[in-house]
Amino acid sequence: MPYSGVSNSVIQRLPRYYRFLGDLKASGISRISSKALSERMNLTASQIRQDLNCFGGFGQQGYGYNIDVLREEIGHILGIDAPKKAIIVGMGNLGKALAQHLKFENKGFMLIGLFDIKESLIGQMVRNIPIRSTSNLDEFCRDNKPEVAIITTPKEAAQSLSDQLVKLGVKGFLNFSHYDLTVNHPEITVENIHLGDKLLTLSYRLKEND
Amino acid sequence: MPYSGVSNSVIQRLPRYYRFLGDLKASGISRISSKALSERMNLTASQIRQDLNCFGGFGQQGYGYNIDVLREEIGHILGIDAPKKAIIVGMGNLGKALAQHLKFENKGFMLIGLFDIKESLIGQMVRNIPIRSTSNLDEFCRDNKPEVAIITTPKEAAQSLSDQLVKLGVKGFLNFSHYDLTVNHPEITVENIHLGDKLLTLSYRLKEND
DNA sequence: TAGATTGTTAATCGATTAACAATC
DNA sequence: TAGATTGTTAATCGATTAACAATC
Repeated sequence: MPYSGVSNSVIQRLPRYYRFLGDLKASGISRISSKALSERMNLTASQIRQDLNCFGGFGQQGYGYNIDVLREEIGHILGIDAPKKAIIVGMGNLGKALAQHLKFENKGFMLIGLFDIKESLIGQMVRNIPIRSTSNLDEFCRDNKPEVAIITTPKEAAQSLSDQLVKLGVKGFLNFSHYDLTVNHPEITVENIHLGDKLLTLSYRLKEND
Repeated sequence: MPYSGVSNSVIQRLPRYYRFLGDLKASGISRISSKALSERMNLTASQIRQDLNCFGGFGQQGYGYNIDVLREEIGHILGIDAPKKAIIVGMGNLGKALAQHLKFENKGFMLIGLFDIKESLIGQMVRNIPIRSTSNLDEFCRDNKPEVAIITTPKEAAQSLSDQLVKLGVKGFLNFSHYDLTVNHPEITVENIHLGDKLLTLSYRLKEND
């Protein structure tokens, strides 16, 4: 664990830095100051410098930051250069959308398997990967050892599924189901995404800004 | 704006309270103390009481909180009882997944329109709503006045689309595209959802917990 | 060199936690 | 009444911002 003790708030900002630096790189700019970046990102320059200095001094006085270098460094901090094998369980529309549109390769993951329980989906190809039956999950995991599972099943399926996957050695979950994965497996890494919650905050904010 | 000055952190916890209270209600329990709720939710009892008291005293000393009442109150705070008309623009797999699985009615929204630019999708029915051509967006919005748009298009489309929708009176966005909507419209309410960022934080945490 | 901008320490601000009197 | 638990104030903790010496 190389950078222990870095606060949650900082870590959650890292992917955003990485994204903005990617855009800057794409637009052909090669250097930027914390001030200029802060204006683009709607942060304070101070915060950016503080955040980055949790991991090292990537800038140069009087010059700013080299965009390529900084982006690479943040990518490395995030673990993008250490590809992890991932599977998606639940290949309804959400699973398909994720398989097709998330750029796994650019984010430190290799998508190696897709699973669903529904007969009509099994055998379908998505991104050149066949959808397999969840009944083959045990065998597949023993053979291929995925470290990460993305759960897009209904709540009821998610519980037993996550227990099963943890037993099979899965270490991290991206959880779209309503089931609270952390309950039974405190030692496992989980990112929960509750899309419904976002609708509710939007509803609140609309009232607030009326 | 009835509860101005409530902090961001509190607001972002409200949907989660609402969810847990819904589960408790479904399991037939009728009252709960901040202590008991805190254990279920992995928070401190103190924080729960502080959070709720931003909006009013919904509990009773010596008794705790009535689950039905508290849930209703939070629902009201979130604006669930004031339905807002919403459309989805971009009916690829992600748009379809959201249309089919987000419980709009339970979250203060009415889904009234679906749009895509792709000929092959137009006319398809999802949840009894036809997918319309984005070329009909102007007319549809003038006739139906949606207040909220969910954007699931590629980045390139999102920019002009959001300008167009703001002109047509849309007040809030749920934005899944990589385009940063707030840039051009600071007065508009936006919830950004960057699914890719979640993969990156998961990647970081996996390394951290190895 | 002079100007710019970092890295870093100190000051401020806000959010969380603890404590306890009020009261059901 | 006695026990439980809230609402709320005070204390603590952490995160953000400001300031500035170091230095490219």
